[in-house]
Amino acid sequence: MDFAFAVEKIRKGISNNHLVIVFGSCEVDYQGRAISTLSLGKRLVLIKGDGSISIHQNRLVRPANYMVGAQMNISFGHEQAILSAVRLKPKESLKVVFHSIDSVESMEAEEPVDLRLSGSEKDLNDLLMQDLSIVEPGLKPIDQQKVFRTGIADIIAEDKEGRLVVIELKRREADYASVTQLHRYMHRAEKIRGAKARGILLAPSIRKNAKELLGSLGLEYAKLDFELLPSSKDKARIKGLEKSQQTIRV
Amino acid sequence: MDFAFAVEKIRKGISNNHLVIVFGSCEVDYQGRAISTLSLGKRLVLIKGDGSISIHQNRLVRPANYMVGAQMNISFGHEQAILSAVRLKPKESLKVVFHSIDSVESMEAEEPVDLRLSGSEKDLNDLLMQDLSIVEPGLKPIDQQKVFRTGIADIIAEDKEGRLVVIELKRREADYASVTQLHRYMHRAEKIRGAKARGILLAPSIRKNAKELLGSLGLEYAKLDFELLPSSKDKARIKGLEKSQQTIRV
DNA sequence: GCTGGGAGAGGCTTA
DNA sequence: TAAGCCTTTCCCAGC
Repeated sequence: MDFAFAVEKIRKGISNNHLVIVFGSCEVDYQGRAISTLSLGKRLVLIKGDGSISIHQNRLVRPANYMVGAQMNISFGHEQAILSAVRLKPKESLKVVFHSIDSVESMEAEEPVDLRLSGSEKDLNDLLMQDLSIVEPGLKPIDQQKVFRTGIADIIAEDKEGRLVVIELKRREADYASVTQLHRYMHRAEKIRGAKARGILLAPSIRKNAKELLGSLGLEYAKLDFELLPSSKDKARIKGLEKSQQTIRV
Repeated sequence: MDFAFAVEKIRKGISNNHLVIVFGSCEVDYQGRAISTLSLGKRLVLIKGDGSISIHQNRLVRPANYMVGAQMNISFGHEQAILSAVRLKPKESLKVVFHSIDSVESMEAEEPVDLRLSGSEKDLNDLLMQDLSIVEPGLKPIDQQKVFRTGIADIIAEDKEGRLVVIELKRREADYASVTQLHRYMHRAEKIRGAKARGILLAPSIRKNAKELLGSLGLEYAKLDFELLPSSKDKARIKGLEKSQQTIRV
């Protein structure tokens, strides 16, 4: 494909905020948060209307190189065409040197952003807030996404003995980070209230080591069994909750 | 574009492990780790030779929908063509219903995987292991990527007083997780050695709250100043290291 | 296969 | 803008 023609098409596509797809032989250099080079090879370059660019190889979902919020520019000579993308904050630059361009497609692809998703943590959170007795009889909701100085607790509640309960919710297996998160919030809640609080981690499963840590910190874990529902009023359903034996806080 | 022709081209591309690019009007349904639906709109579908598929809109680097390691299948009728991708573990399925197909490109894009990257955490780790005196005079390397029961410590060293030093290295701003990681390893090292150990967090910067936590856990922080070098023998250079005042462990 | 953790993480939400 | 954190995180290396 002729560089002059290809470059003109790409340039027009970019200025119209089109979705521009370029397939060709290129080298790629990136400098910014790291430095990387990709030697000559056939690749797909995707330029989007919001200033994001990604270079894809024929493997993996993630691009080999990419950039968001970039200012794009393309020029060419006899031997090559150069697409450069720059960004100021953080300072980054991406240079795609095309040795040949096989095809260019530029298309208008405006559309409403309307991915409907069920099964996010937020969905589960909303469900639980409707009825916390699933977690424990007599548990009353006080707050959700409660902002502490040390982070944001998913759910704050009060148990039937009047103790403050901090709940951390995970839609997938809980790990070390989940446990330390919860611990931070519980610690903070105790400091504010000036009284012992409880911390409960709710997740479909938890890693063995993380559970050990959780126990040693005096936190509780309950297995959360849920199913996803196709986008309707309720996006998920909590099927049940199985508490592991009470851990005693030391 | 005629469905029969388009579908045949896609089918052939998939079976040849080509990089297949389809642009068209489609709806997308995903069921697996979540459930999502994307209503009718113009999108780009990328099918790769390793069984990954992604559906891109004209914004963001990340795809609206995607799947890796999928088995792909495509069929068509009068009104629509359906591309379905399935995966067994975890059980996932992705269905792309095309109402129209504007273009299909299928290209061979085999190439060596050769992204050369400078400035990864590993690069910095290697550099530090060459000369730990940058961190502190008399500091001697003992091990790197040391596997503990509770995780993997970046660097283990011994200071001039013979105390064990656990070092956690971050290539970017350190946060809560960085601190708790280091704390876990230090705690573990002490348990194994039966003696007090030190923990040093090395990072270009650290969040205010994370630094507070670090201090309260008796850990140390040192600001790591480094620059990236274009792929050469050395991939980075450590320009300096600035220790914050010693924190006293309580 | 599971586990731990890095990533140029991206991207969203709230303060 | 910064901080915090969720993500269908993806992806890789070790065991």
